[in-house]
This record gives sequence, structure tokens and C-alpha cells, in this order.
Amino acid sequence: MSSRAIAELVFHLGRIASGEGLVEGLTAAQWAAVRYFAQANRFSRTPSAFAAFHGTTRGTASQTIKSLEILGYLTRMRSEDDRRSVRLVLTEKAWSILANDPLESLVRAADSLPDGIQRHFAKALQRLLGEVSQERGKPPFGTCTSCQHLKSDDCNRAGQANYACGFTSEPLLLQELDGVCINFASGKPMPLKHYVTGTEPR
Amino acid sequence: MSSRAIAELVFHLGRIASGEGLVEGLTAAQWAAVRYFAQANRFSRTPSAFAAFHGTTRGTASQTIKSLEILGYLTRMRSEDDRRSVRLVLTEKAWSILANDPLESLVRAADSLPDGIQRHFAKALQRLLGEVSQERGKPPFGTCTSCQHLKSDDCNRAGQANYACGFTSEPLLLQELDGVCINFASGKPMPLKHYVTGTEPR
DNA sequence: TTCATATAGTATCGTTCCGAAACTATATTA
DNA sequence: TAATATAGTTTCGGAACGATACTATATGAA
Repeated sequence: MSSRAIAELVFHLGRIASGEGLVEGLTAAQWAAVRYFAQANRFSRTPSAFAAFHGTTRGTASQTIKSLEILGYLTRMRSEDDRRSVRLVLTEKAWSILANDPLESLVRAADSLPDGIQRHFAKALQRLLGEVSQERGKPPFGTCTSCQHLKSDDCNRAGQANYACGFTSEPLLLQELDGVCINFASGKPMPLKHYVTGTEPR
Repeated sequence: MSSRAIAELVFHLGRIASGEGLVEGLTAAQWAAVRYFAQANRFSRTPSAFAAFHGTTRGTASQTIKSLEILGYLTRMRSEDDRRSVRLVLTEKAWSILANDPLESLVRAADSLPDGIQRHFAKALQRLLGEVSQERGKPPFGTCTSCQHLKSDDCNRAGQANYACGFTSEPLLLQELDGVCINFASGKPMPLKHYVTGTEPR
């Protein structure tokens, strides 16, 4: 099977899996936005970040977001630090419909892959996305757990460590490390024990 | 990495890789059609088959095809067997722009995957597509080489075999076996030696 | 045969998507 | 303070798309 066939498969699978219809009354663009805000971390829940992620313009992103606000799936807050900026948060209503995401058929299919294959598959996908993003000059959008900007101090006696983002100079909670970030810079994956038990110095 | 993250990665990668802009002056839908007719086999180069493949309506597919005809990328012939039906063929102009397909960045990335990983990755993609297609009640669109309908007689002394499609009852040329088909039905993969060693029929 | 139904494809309408460009408001830098 | 950059919105026009109605040909039944 050729590389071209693989590329076309990825494209086609993504298209078919995202579903034709207007599940839950949301359009494809609206679903994409809901998904994004469900996984984006605190620094990335803005119209501009969504536009960059989705590969569209800020204008288009702004429209999609407005429509979701009107439908009651997003709430807006002006940022305290930067008065130009806007923070968007999914409502309970939005979280509750995520179970009916048309993409769930692909989620189930992915879930049925054998464990080892699933892991390798995910790795390969990440690698492909990284290369394509780089070639296109797009931010790669990864999580703290493999980001260059992640800092952690020495762990304390209880096996906990404190984390921070070296880019925003903001402290990070442990549960925030899995959010997708627009400021992601590819780096070494965090050692697993570090990540789980916090027992290693940085 | 969760199954949901994998599904979102597939979707996102496909979207980003297909490129935003109007490369070569073609829209995303037009590129999808050109790609389709470049890989579809003789039985599948029709508006309806493209609509099924692309997960859209026949009406939308018809428009896209019409625009490509006007631009000189497709030529149309009425089918001899079925006077309702239409056969579409890519022009030389179309074949020549395929090298500038926006998807090529993903093709290159896929090509850079180590051999073994690439093979497993392709397998996993096919499996996912099969499951999602089934769940959605869509034709899975595979090639003869793993299709239930493929028939071959015993190979002769020179290692050649004759092939035919059990669904259309049409003989198949060796070089046709790699074309994507709307009538595909998942079956056992064809033994490799059978597949590789034949010499080209005219 | 004749009639009903199914299928391949096209045309049209209204909605959404999306890129481009112009615009407002706030930040940053000189 | 002024110039410039950035975050976000608005508006416009073109294309995508689903729905529906339509034509023409095929197929199957009485």
C-alpha cells in the first residue's frame, strides 16, 4: 500500500467518520468547535486558538462560536489579563451532548484496536501531524506531557511535584497537563513515572 | 492516549493535511473528486459512486463533477450498457496536477514512516474505515486484492492467472486490481505471490 | 405487452461554510 | 505620545451541502 493511499485513507476516514448529518442539530463546524473547547487547555480556549487549530480564519471561527453561544453551548468571559481577549467555556449542555458526537463511531472503532497496535497507531498519527503542521507552518497543538515548556520542581516528600508552563509562566495543576495547547512545542516525552508518581527530579 | 484522542487526531490530521487554500485553483471538493477518479476502478467512475465515496448527495457530486468538466479536468461518456449511466475519465491536465495535490504533504509524511510501522499503520486505518463504514451502512470501498468477488483461475505454467469480478461478471486486467471499487466486499487478502509475479496483460 | 417501480443523473433552493477585507478595541513598543 | 501589533467582530461573495423535485432509462410483475 502506497504512501498516497495512506494519506487518502486518513483524509477519507476523517471525513466519513465525522458524519454527514446534523447530529444533535449541530453542523460539522459546530461539532469541531465543541470538540476543540472540550480538550483545549486554559490558555487555548479562545477564538484565535480555535481558528488556528481548525485551520480556518478568525472570522469564520468567530461566527461558529457566536452560533454556539446563541444555542447555549458556550459561555464567554473577557480575560482579566488582556482585555482584548475572550475566554470560552463549554456549558453543561455542551458536555452532555459529547456522548452523541458523530465521531463516536470512530472512537469505538479505535477503542477496539488491540492495545499495542493502538499505541503505535497513535504515535504514528502524532508524528504525521507534527510533520504536516511543521511543513504548513501551523502550531502543532500538543499537551504539556511532551512539551518543552513544561517545568516541574523537585518533588516533595509525599511524591508530589509542582508544575508550571515556562511559556506563560503560569503554574499548572496536575489535571491540566492533558489539555491541548496552542503554545505546545515538541520536546522530550515526560518520563512516565514522573508523570504518574512524581518521584523523579526534573 | 485515549480512543477519543485518536479519533480526533485522525479527523484533525485529515483536515489539516487537505490544506486550506485553493491549490491549482481547485476547491477542496474538486480535489476530492480528482483524487477519487484517479484511484477508482472502471466500475466506480460514476457520479453516484463518487457521491457514495465522498459521503455526500448525488446532487452535490453532480455539481462538483460538472465544474471539473468545465475546467477541463474530466471528460464524460455515456455508458453503453446502461444508457442512464455516465462514465467519467480524468484528462491529462488532471493527471498532471495530481503532483501538486495539497495532500502531498501528508503523503510525504507517510512516506517517511519506517517500513514496518507504515504497514501496520495502513492496516489499522483500513480496519477503522471498515468498522466505521459498516456502522454507517456505507460501502467500504476497497480494492480487488482483498475483495470477496475476486475470482482467479489456476495460474498457468508461466505463473500467470486470469482474473474476473464475480459481482459484475467482468474479466479484470492485472493492473486493474488496485483500483478502488464501490462493490468491494471485505474478504481474505490475496496471497502475495499470486499478486506480484504475473506479467502484464496488454 | 403494459404498467409500476427502481435507479442514474440533473436542476434548484435555502442554509452553512469559508476566505478576504474592513473594522473596533486593547496592548505593546518606540 | 504615537505607531504598530494583536484579539476579536462584521460583512460580503462564492462554494458546499442537504433536500426536493425532476427527466430518462431499466427492471420486474401482471
